[in-house]
Amino acid sequence: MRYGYGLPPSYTLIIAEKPRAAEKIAKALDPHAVKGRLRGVPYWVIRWNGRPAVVASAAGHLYSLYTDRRGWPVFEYRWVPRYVAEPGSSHTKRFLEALKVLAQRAHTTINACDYDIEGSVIGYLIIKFLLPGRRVFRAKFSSLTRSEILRAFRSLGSLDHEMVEAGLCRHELDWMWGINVSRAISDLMSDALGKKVILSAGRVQSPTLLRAVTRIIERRLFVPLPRFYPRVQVRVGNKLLGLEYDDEPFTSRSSAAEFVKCIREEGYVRVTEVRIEEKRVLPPHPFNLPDLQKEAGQILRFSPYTTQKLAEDLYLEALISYPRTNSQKLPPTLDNRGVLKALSRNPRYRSLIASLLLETRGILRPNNGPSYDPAHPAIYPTGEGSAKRLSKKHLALYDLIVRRYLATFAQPAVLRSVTVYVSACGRRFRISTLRVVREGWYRYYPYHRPREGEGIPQELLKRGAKIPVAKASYSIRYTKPPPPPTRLELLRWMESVGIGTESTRAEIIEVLFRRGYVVARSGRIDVSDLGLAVASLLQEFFPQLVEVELTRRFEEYVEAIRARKLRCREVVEEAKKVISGSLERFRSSYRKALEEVPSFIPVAGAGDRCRLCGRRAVSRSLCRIHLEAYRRVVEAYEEWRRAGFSKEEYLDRIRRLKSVGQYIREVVEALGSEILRELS
DNA sequence: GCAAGGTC
Ligand SMILES: [Zn+2]
Repeated sequence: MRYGYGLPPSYTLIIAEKPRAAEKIAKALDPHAVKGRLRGVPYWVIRWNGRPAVVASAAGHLYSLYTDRRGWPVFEYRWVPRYVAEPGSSHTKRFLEALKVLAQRAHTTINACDYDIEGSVIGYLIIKFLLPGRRVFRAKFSSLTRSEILRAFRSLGSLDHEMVEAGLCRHELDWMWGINVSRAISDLMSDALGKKVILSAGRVQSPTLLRAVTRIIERRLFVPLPRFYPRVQVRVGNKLLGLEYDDEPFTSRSSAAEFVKCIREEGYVRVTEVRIEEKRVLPPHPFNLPDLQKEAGQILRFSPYTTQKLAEDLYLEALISYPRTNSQKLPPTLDNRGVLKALSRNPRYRSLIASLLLETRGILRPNNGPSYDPAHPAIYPTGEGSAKRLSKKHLALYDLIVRRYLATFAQPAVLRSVTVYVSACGRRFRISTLRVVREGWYRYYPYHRPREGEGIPQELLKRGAKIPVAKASYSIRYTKPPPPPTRLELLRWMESVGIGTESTRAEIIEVLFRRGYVVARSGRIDVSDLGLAVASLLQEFFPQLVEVELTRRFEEYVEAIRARKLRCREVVEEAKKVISGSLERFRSSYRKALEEVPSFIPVAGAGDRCRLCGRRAVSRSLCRIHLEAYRRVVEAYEEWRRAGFSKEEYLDRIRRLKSVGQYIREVVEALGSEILRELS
């Protein structure tokens, strides 16, 4: 084997971000591409413009920032192969070794990683370490279709230095913040707890933790308030019909009773408005990952992380397109007819697809959404691969993706809603119903189909009509705390405030679990004492890191570096100053911070203890949080008193209501008589 | 060991 591995004596090396992309590039540039393997890693030998070339692949980041220094502050770091920094990632070693071999005879190299900031960094680091001194180009494509690849390779650019510098800088900033603050709080908690703990903090995970903590504290300190809702039934013919109250609730028993009395005396309600509306509901947008995670969460009860893992499997089986995308747009060049034809080989979809082709007369226009991704289109089924050997969960997710894809081409659904508003003693009630007039896309993707209601009697459909009252009363309901966070809710929050990426959000939520900051019981997230302590520490000593704004600043830096208005070195120097300053302040308040810990976590020998939980007491032998609960129980009574409750009745209800916050319940159960005295 | 970002 003269050239070894069947490689040409010299060639251009084209580097893709992942094997799937390498394959597409190779086949677009040369339909006769020949596949080879090195260390199990695929590559393709092609002829391109009459010359030999090899298309090889990374597997995402193959290098990582690393330091061998211990302790903090630490600002010395360098790029090393990822398998050095993270011994768990042995596959990166195989990819790197394959690239090392393929690099030897390359005279020229093309960074053909995804055309986004990370792709620029991934390719740059490989070229820097394995291909020094070669001629370098950057391929810039916005999708991996044949025509777009050909276009990009006809107009290769020079290496995008600005983009690379911006990307490297983002990595450094995250590293400096994350590693330093993680080490600082790990040391502190280890000292406080008397055992070694490894904790973490970062630009994305810490605001997410704070979000969960804030919600949980709100729930634990929640005192429900009484609200009174009128209940009215009217008589139409010989039928009784309940009205839905559509106005502000009453805040006292007496005002509600007075209102009921008024209605009874009046004896009728009057129809004030009849609203008949026909609404077109447009078909859904093609899936991006956040939408897929949301729908799979609500329809299939999958966690965002599960959905992502299953989608990655489907992608690797070639059943669906690349899933880690934010785009809601199908590629304009996608042969949808071909995909449908391939999909209808599956008996499960045959009749649906036949009806779709009929109703669209074969004109397949997707309802593309506004969300955009620089490197990948929306998720769609390829029609390739076999869905036969899939697990139940894989199959369920695949089915969701296929149906969503079909639905986006379908007709809008049409709903007809009738709402009758009636008024009684100056307050508004209503009765409404809904019918699906045209099924449209619900046929393909039925999960959003609304429940249809019963018809409304003719007598009510006349403005000014007087309808006799049959029954009137009121019921008491209590205000509700905000719902407990779920993984899906946290993910959607991260997306809405713009932190993390499609590839990282679900994983970062799992990090909060691994650190023991949060736990989940039947899907509902709860925060541990450790999570509360860490969130509070970060808020006090590293407030920038728990705020979403840090990401906005990073984005500004990245933009400025790309525009050459700033250089990475300046940004890093500035960040170093800020982080060093925070770390110094933390160091000088270390003893004070150490003393804060027992306010969150019961630890031995912490002096005066809370009588309810063993945390450090601040006053009246209560910890900070139980003292706050005590204050709120006392404060809330005023509203209950005005609603018509005695203080005994109040405490009794608080003991029994399920929505009462945990801290509130603990205080009332243990200190009922004390609170009763305070209320006098 | 700690981040966040890729992908297997
Ligand atoms: Zn306490």
